[in-house]
Order: sequence, then structure tokens, then C-alpha cells
Amino acid sequence: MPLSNLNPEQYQAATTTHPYNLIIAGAGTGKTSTIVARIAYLLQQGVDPKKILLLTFTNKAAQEMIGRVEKRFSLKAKEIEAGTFHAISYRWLKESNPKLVLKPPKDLLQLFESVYQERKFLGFNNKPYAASTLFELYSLYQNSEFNLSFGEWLAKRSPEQEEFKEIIDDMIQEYEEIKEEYGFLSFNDLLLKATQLKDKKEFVEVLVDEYQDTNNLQAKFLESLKFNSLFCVGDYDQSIYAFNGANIEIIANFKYTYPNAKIFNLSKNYRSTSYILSLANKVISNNKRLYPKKLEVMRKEKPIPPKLLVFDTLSTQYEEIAKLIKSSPTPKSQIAILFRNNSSAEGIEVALKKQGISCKRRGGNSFFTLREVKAVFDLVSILLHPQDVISFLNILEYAQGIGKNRAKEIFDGLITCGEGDLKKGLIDPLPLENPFKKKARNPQLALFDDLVQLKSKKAINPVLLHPHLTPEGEIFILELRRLFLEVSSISNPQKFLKFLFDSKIIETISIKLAKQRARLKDGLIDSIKFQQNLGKIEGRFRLLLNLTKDYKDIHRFYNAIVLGSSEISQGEGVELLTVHASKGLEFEEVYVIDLMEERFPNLKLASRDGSLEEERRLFYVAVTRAKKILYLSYAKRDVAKKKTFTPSRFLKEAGFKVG
DNA sequence: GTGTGTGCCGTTTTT
DNA sequence: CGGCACACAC
Repeated sequence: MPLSNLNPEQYQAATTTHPYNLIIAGAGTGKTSTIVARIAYLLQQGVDPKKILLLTFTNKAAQEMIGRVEKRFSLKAKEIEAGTFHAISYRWLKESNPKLVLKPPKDLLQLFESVYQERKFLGFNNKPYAASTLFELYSLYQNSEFNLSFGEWLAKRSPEQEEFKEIIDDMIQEYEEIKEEYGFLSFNDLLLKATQLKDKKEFVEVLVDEYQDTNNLQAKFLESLKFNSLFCVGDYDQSIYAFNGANIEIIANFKYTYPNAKIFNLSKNYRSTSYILSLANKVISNNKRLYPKKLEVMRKEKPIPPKLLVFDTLSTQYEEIAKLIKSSPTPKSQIAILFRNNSSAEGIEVALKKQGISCKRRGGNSFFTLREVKAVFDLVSILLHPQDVISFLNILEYAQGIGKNRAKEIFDGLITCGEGDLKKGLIDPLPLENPFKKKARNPQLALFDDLVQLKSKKAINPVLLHPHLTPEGEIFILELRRLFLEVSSISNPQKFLKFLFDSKIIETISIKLAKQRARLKDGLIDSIKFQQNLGKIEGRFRLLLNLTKDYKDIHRFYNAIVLGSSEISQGEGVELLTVHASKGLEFEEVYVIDLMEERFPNLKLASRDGSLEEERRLFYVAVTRAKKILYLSYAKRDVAKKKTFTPSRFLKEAGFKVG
């Protein structure tokens, strides 16, 4: 019974009848239980589950909560609309326009860069930002600003960029037009477009988890919803997404935004021991307080004091911690190693392996950004969305002798032959003599080109007449044609991928990558390494096949991966996480490593646009993941990089005598 | 103009 | 590992 296990504070919140509710839930105060109980309460009151919307920060959090509701209300739980802001938006948008293509940020950056490169930034006093910087800032802008143009917003933020205002706005306009033309959507577009949807469903209640990390765009999305009541849960001390536009004012101003808002406070901490909690509180009290908050420790057993570990070098830190973990009686799945920057992960992972300890790593960039894995998704995307130039170019560039420009020429040629449709261009092309736009300034040369092309008769596809097409490029195009013809009947993702893995394209790509990775200093290829690499690549393909198991439809699989690939974790055992990824989780035993000035707090960021307070909140989140045992550690030197470190200021704030 | 190979650089956090 | 600059080949 979800409701009967609650304490009075939680119960009050879970059974509220007010329209606007904010639940301030400090670390470990049973936030998830309260949300689950709230949903149970609504269902008990006879609310139609379809009219409950649960918005979370990760898909995993949504699944976990729904899973817990399921134990009590098995059928109804599945009907609740639950997911991240992005996943929900995508679901709604797809209903009205099935042709939309969700693209990963990296692909869109490629497009952004190509638009950027065509602009001439000449004759100015300052240097414009690099394309990648602008791309990131544009994302931040989309998440936080709705009145100014991007150029204006940028000029306000960085006055020296003022002179580029017009050129940047013009560039953005072109970038947006291209995205529109091809139907590409970014993560931000999901929310922007879903916010504008008319005739949205009406909800009885909307629940928002991790409310402190809401940004202006998400707030706007919430405003666009129709509902009877709102149930927001958060803790301002755990707001750690400022870089993504998270606006702490939103939670701070809740009572002004929503008249007659009711604020509940959950103050009983069930997670951590008194030592851990008081350490966390000591540090966070250095931040300006929005309003007083005191957590009451509910764990009664004799606590173990948090321990500071000091090491001479980075590598001894990793090695010694691995040894400590090896000898720890805590079950490995209840141990987590947390770090500020992903760059800490590799060292510790290697050290654990050396001790024979298996680990689980999240923030799956590692797997899904592998080139062979990316290639599979590019190929899937081409087949599912024939208008996807970006993926087409990515794939075609694997063919020997084809680079960016020729790939684009071929794509345009196929589009011309297909009267705007790539699939038609491949399968049933117009029999054009020269599908390629002639840049020729010399008409005679162009004529000559045509004559040469006419010599190769009986081409299946006019595009194969491209003057620079290599045999391998030809194979790619013919193979793609075959895939289009044969794959259309397959919707099962496992069959779909198996089919792709047998294709000539995937074979060529695998061989190319395996060779690249087996190349020795002298340029020769180590054949043993080559075979091993091929094996590794095939292993990754098998892993991908395994991932398809939970999905019935290839479209769904593709979308789920783009939306949630970073949540998929690999392996079993000790968890290796960034502090950001650890949000909402808890472990018996926690190691927070690499606690050095510059690294944690990350001073580069704190001085730029983040703040030291945000870094401090990150530290607070990190230590409050621990239930019973907490280790904090730092190293004095990095031997490889010849750097010396000073211990993190947070250690001093926590009461340790350091430096 | 276009593609390929080599050497050197740095590396924030997420949907 | 990926991005970038550079030299070299067609």
C-alpha cells in the first residue's frame, strides 16, 4: 500500500487537494515514494490514468516510478503518460507529423558547421566564436530566451560579439530553414514544437520530478499544458543543470507564479547517516540560502565517519581505491564511484579491471559514439527517413574516394533523379543523362563531360555516371538500393539489424575501421590486430542486436536510442558515474574522487558562466548519494601531465584539515 | 578542386 | 579518440 508507508509530511503532500503544489524534498527524504504514493492516491480517487502526466528528467526515473505503481495497479499504471519532457514531446509530435526525424546533436552540429563555414567573418575587430561554441550557446539560448533574437542575446551576454549580431541571426535562419526542409528535429525543437501544439490533451494532474532543474523552455512547456492540478517535486540544493539553462528562480518563485500555491516540506532523511548528512550540510551552508532547510536524520545505527583519502599521484589514487573496493564487504552493486568530469572514468576503470572487479558505466557516449555503432544508426536512419542527408553523407564517406563534396553531389543527383525523393532516386530514377548540376563555366567542357558519361551505357541508375565515382562508391549505391527494396517489409528491429549486418556496406565499413585501428606507426597493418578489431566490431553489433529485444518496431528502437542512449549502462558491479548522472540514485558506499581545485570545483566553468555555488551543489549531490560509507579522495600530482594539485576547497568546507 | 594520410592537440556536465 | 592543419596525389 503506497500510502500507508508514508510519514505525516509525505502523506499530507501525497493527498493534497490543492491545485498548485510544490514539494520541497531534500536529499533522501523519500521523494520517489511520495510521487508514487501521489499517483496511487489519484488512481484510488478514480482518476483516469490516461489523464495523469508524469514528467521526469530521465526515462529511467519514469520507468522506475511507473514500475512501482504497477505493483499495486498493474493495468492502470501502463496507461499513465510518463517520460522525460523530450520523450513526451516527441510522442505527441509524431502523432501529428510522422515524417519528423530526430537527430542527435552531433549530426546537427555538422549541419551547423557547414552553414557557418559559408559565412565570411571578415573585417571585424574581434574574433567570432567557433562554430561548436556558437552551437552550444544556441542550445542554451533556445532553452532560456524567447524574446531576444539569438544574435541580440549573444551580444548582451558577450558584448565583443555584438558586431556579429546580424550575420549570426542570418546564419541561424538558414540553419533553421535547412532543418525544416529535411524535417530534422533537435532535442530543443521537440520542446519548442510541442509547446506550440494546439488542442493538447487535458490532464487531471501533471507531476514534475526534479523541478529544480527545470529551465525556461520546460517551464513554458508546462504553461502550455491544460490541467486541473500540478504537483512539482524538487530541491534547490540539487539544482545542477545551469549549463542547460536550468533556472533556480523557477522553483524559488513557484508561490508567485501560481497564486494560492501550497508548499510542502519533506524534512526527514531516511538515506544517510548523521555524519554524512552533517558533512553535506556544512558544505552547502556556504551557499546563499533561499530559505532555511533542516534535514532530520532518521537512521539510528552507529554511523561511520566519512574518510578523506590523500594520494601522491593520480594513478596511485585509482589503484588504491580499487584495492579498497576489492576488500570491502559491501556488495559491489551497492558501491559507486563518482567524479565531476568524465575524464576521471578511464583511469579508475582500468584500475578496477586490474583488480578483477567488474564495473558498470553509464553516460553511454562511449558505446553509441563508436564509429561502427554510429554507422549502423546512420544506415537505419537513411532507410527509415530517406530525406536524411546527414546520415547519407556520413555513410557514403566510408567509400574509398568519396569525401564530403562528392557525397553531396551524389545525394543531390539521386534527389534530382527521384524528383525530390531519395528512395525513388535509387529504385526508380528518371533516366536523366546528367543528373548532376553543372557548375561548368565552360559549356564545351560540360558537353564533353556528357559525352564521356554517355559511353557507359545501360546504367541501372544515372547517378552511377558520376565522373569520379569509385567502384566502391558504386557498390555502396547499389547496395543501398537493394536495402531499400528489401527492408521495407521488415519492422522487427532485430531482423532489421541482422539484415543490415549482412550487407556489403556494413562489411566494408567494418573492414575499414578495423584496418584503421590496426595501423602501426610505419603505416603497415598488423594482421592479428586487424582480426581482433573485426571481432570487437562484430561483438558490438551483437550487443546492438541484444538491445533491440525490448522493442517491437524499428522506428521505436531508433527513437529510443536517440532519446535515451546515455541512460543505457553496460556491465554489472561497481557503478562509475558522473555526479550529474548520479542524480536520484543512492548507494551504501560512495567514493567521490579527484577532489582537486580546478577539477572539482571545475573552476574553468565556475569563472565562465556556471558558478561556484553550482559546483557546491554538485558536491552536495555527490555526497548525499551515500547511505552509510563515504570516502572523499584527491591526488597531489599528475605524473604524466607534470601537474601538481591543491585539494578542493570543498574538503576544507567539509571540515577536513587539508593543504 | 578534391581526397587521403600524418602528426599534434585537448577533453564539462545531459535530454 | 576526434578535430584540425598540413603536405601530397589525382
